Amino acid sequence: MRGPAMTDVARLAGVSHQTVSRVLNGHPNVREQTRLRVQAAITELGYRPNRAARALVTGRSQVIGVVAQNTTLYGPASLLAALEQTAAEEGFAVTVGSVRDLDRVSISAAVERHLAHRVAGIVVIAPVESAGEALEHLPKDVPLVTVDGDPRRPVPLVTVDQEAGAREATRHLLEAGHRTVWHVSGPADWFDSAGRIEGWREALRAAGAEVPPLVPGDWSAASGYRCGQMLARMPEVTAIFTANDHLALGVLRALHEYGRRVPDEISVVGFDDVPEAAYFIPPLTTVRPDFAAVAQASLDLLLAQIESGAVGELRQTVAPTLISRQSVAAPPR
Amino acid sequence: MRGPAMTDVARLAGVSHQTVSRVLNGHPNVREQTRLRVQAAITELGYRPNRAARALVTGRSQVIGVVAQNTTLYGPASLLAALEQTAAEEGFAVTVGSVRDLDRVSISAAVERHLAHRVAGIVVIAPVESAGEALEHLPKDVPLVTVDGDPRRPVPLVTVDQEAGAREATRHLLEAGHRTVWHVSGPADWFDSAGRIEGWREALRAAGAEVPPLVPGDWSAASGYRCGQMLARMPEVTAIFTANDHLALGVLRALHEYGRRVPDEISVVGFDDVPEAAYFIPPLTTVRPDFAAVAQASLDLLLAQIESGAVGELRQTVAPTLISRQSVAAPPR
DNA sequence: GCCGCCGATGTGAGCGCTAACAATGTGACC
DNA sequence: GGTCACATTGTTAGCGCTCACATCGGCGGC
Repeated sequence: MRGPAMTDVARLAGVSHQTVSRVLNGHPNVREQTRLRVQAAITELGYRPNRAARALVTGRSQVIGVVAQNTTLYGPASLLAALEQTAAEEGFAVTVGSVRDLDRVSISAAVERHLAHRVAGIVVIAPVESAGEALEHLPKDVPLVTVDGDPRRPVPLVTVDQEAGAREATRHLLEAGHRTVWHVSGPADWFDSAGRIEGWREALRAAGAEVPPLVPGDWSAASGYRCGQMLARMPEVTAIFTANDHLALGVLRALHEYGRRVPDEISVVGFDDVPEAAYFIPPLTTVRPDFAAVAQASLDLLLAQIESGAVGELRQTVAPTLISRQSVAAPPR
Repeated sequence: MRGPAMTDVARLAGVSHQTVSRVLNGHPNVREQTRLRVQAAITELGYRPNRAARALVTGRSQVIGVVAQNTTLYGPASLLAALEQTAAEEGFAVTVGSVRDLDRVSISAAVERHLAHRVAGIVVIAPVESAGEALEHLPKDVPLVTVDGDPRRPVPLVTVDQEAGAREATRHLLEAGHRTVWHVSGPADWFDSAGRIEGWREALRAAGAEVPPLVPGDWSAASGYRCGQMLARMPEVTAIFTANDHLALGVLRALHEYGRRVPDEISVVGFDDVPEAAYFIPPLTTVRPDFAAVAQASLDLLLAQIESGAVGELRQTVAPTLISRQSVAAPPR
């Protein structure tokens, strides 16, 4: 019924189970000949080590738990995929604990579930305000890394440099000749939003440009469309920076419906570089975050904690890149 | 260092560890008073059962392994999220084993990794030809469900009814008055593509319409754009059904660049109903698969196998829904 | 030639839990 | 009051592995 265990392999190879364990774990002091014999036995029996048993005795499984809210959005989905990829390369599996709301109770529950499985470490994708508090009330002894979390919390944090990206987007528009840049933002409680708003403001201020009122959206194309309908009717608007590409899509459609041509009359820049952004009408200039780099940095931080046992308190930011396409031009004169 | 174990709880509650186990597993024959005492002890110590130990003795962990290729695409990402959600409701965690290619070696390796963790069951999202073979060479004794897999393989399978969706899309265009419908397909080796092509052909044949040559794409907006450039120059083309929404986006952009107006001159229907499809120019009529239903059906099938121990051989299809928006109109006369 | 050392292997214990069975206690019933 | 059934609890073994330590040769040094 059950598959073969270590002792079965040992018996077949004519060694003790401990030697099998040594071979499996790459322990140095094993004679080459013995190693081969053991490996042959493993293959012959189709033996597969039982990770649960190992986790039981070592107290850690080779699994990393990820807590995330909405893994359908492009950003989180990409991040999760990158995380999984990177973890696999380091020999770790990933379990996802998605959560309906990012409040204290939900996050704690998700973390508890991971802890019950004795995960080696936890990555929390916690881009909203409400998550912050929860993170401070977590057990201190488990390796933890936050992604896109609250920069003010004393927790290891890896994040895309939202402000730099937003600054670059805004500056790009200013350099094209626009007097100022309007911003359609993400939801108010997301740190991503806050950082992008901040970067946008900074760039405007640094250029001595007027700071127009913020136009608040919620990441969705639907809200971008609504904001766009408003902006389309304002003749003074010549440049719009949206907090993500889907907002930009909605804005583009609204502008199109109002007959405002992009980029001739109005320039638009997005954020995320979703794969289809190059096929918007017109192709969207946008800011591309490096999810692979974020995943790598997160895992490095986590593995460092796992190995040292110490709880680090580092933060790393990953700079995004401006991808220039056809949705930006000089303002009409 | 290590957290409290069952014996610690038992000692504090003044019972044996076995009684604690009974309380934890909801065993009936425990006196109410004892149960309360145990629960109090659990809370006081912050005890958290060790799933690894349980998995060791029962031979199964309460974890479901998912094998998937590209969890960044909208479809797989949605499916994964739905699967995770549904599993959580049933008390299962989900670990992802993503895989670079869906060939036999990669799939076997991913399955092996899951098996090493003694997962209770495995869901393989295997929408391409190359995956099929691998699935037959898997260990027979592990509960397994395929999603979007090969309909001809003798493996439990849950899938979106691609043909029905494609038929409906095509019929919708024919009913709008078009003489025939062109199809921009997905990659040749995907079952999703094959099913949608088949449904499209069927609907045309059923209506006695001419079947135009297939225009092959690869899911991406980029390839949709290329196909669109071709179709835009063919005056006889008045209706296009694309195998997904991103292809449609590319097609729309190409048509736009060639000055072909949608839907006045050409109608377009997509597949997937990505959240932003309603904000394409014009809003896209498309076919919405019910990922939640697919996830639910997959899990039901899997849990049935887990509980019965028998390997079922069922298949279930989930019907998608046509979402009508503004990209379809009567052909020009 | 004896000692000590080191590389290679084996032995035993125990991680935290569940399953099977044993051992109580409790009440119903004759 | 004795017996039986049943509810409740305890005892023991062992899942498959790693860790700490014991053992056993062989080899160099004096």
